[in-house]
Amino acid sequence: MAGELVGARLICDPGSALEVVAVIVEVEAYLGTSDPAAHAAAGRTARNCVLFGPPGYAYVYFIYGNHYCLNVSCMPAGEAGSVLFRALEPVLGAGRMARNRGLDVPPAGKAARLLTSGPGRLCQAFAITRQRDNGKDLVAPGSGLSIMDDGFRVPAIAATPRIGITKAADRPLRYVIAGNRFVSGKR
DNA sequence: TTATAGATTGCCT
DNA sequence: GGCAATCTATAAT
Repeated sequence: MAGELVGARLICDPGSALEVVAVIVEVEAYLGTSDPAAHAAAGRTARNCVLFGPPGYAYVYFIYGNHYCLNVSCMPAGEAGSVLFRALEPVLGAGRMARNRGLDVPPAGKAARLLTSGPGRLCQAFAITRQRDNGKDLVAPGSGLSIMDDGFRVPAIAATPRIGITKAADRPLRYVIAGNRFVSGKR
């Protein structure tokens, strides 16, 4: 299920000087055409066609005129289930993430979460854009952007209602590492 | 063709 | 706590 991605790592440009690594600490599941909150609910369009393809591919979309969000398709071709990445915890390359977000140095202490806490922020930290990353294979190494599950089992994953949506907002499809300070939202 | 809502963030008071 | 920024898809003229 979607919660298995929590605790895995998101890696950009491995092996290069630009390498950036972060642990996935918060995701949300979108169930496809049967989920009124999902982009796929209205059927296949030019924007969301990646969702209907094979699993493991990046679906990047632009929202509110300002922000990108990163999903990964997770259902067989023809079905549109996906997982939205909502927050990461930096492991390597925090300085580069900060620069991608227009900062000279990574924020420290309490403000550290500003780097990757939130779907728009994490995309900016990884310099993810629709043009560059939409449709990328996140499972195959060498694509420049990939998910690596190192097998680490997170001790406590909590399921909560999804955030920022107006339809079907009561379903507990958001998975977070309990107590992790990079999880988005208050506190 | 024009209008409006949206899986957000950051800067304003 | 409120609102502007301004891309994409869909609904309404």
